Amino acid sequence: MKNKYLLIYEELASKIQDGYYPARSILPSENELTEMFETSRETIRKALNLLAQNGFIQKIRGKGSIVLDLKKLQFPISGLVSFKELAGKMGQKAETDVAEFALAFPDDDLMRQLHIKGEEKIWKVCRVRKIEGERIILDKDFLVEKLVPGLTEEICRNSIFEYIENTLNQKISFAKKEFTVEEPTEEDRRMLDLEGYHSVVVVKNYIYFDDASLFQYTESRHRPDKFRFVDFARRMDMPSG
Amino acid sequence: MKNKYLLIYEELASKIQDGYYPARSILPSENELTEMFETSRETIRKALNLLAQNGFIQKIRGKGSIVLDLKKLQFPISGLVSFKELAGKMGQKAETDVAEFALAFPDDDLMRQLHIKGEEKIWKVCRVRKIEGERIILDKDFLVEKLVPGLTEEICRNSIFEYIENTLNQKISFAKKEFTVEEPTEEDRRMLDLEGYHSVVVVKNYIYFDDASLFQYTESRHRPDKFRFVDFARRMDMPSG
DNA sequence: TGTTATTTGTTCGTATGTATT
DNA sequence: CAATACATACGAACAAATAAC
Repeated sequence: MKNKYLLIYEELASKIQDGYYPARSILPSENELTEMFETSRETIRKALNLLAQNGFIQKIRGKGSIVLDLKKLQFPISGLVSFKELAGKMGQKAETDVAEFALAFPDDDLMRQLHIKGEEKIWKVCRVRKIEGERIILDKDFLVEKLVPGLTEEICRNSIFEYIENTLNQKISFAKKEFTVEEPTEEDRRMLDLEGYHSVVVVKNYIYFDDASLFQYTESRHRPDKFRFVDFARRMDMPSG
Repeated sequence: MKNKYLLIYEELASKIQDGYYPARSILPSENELTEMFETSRETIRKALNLLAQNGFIQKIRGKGSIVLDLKKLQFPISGLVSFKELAGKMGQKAETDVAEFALAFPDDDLMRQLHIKGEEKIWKVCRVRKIEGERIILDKDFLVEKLVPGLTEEICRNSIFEYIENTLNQKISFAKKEFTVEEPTEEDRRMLDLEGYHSVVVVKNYIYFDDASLFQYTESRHRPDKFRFVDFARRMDMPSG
């Protein structure tokens, strides 16, 4: 029994995705929803604002909440999603090979990236993501051992995120991502099926816990033809509560 | 006199950027801020949640709001920003050439992209963005004339966004962006200084007004070495007010 | 054109719960 | 245990935009 507004958000979101509330239609008013869910208007508004932030609806004052049409196509590398979560949504045929798994001291570059001292040991994980048999993505993860103890190769084959959230019971909170396009390195060429492509899309990911501690730096190197990123952006004002 | 929480957000945000509240320090408590700004706690919380959503702070229950360190580097192609706004922040040396400017009927593809009928006339604008003299970005804009009347070549040389927001007084609300990497077309090769690069980063942008009407479709084609995208993502739960 | 009802936006007050110090 | 600080929830009032008549 908690987070009533999140439950309402999820119910409305799934009703929108199921087409119960179709695109371009108008949701019941806040007062109607207040009665329907037997709660307060404030709680309904939190749920609606979440829907708006995530691109499900557009709220218009004096009019109502219009259901948007964006979520359909929008399959996400957007937001904070692990490869396993993604693979599930895309419909399988995805595999992961662990190419390297080691616990070591960081070099200078890594010390800068993770804001740590040289004594802190670091997990180095290198994984190759295969889609329909082709080696498409090279993931290089670096995790602070003190913050993520007990990692195993088996866990890496499955999902590091899942381990952190479910077993360590740590809350992953936010991430900064940076996208660039670079020349393939020798390692990229060796580890991926580049098929004549002469560039890779590099996603650098800095991942933080709930308490604002940086625990992971990931470099994800994608074959360019298989890379796609969808983003939903609102122009600074955000209905927020 | 309006939007008290936005004013507070802006004041706190600029104090964070100025270093008045340095990274890793803790903001005054919600109750303290309530007194400082002579307002209610709910209003302070809205401002703080905006700061959290935009990556300025991390709120930790029982502890306080920690100032984050992310905004420094994070110069934005992120969010909804026009080239002119960007160029200003990056420090000039940016120019725009208008290569094509026409009012015409849409072809089938465009009718699909903009969800319109064939009778609706469309502005077609093709612009080349130069940075330090090199032709780096090819912007192809398609705008619904009915929604954006009175466009001129001069406006395109300056900023279409500025015209829409300041002259037409329309509120641009949200956009869906899609990033891919493609082979350069013959047009890309002709219009840009590709310097031997064999790919372009394509950003497809669907831009909407406040009332959820789609008014613009933009395809922005970047030379890969000059492209960089920074994103700040929170993992689904969002303190939201 | 103008008035009224509806609907969302903002602010304030209060109360309870939970985690940290 | 107590004090502090954030999270959630409910209620109420008024403002502002829209729609309908």
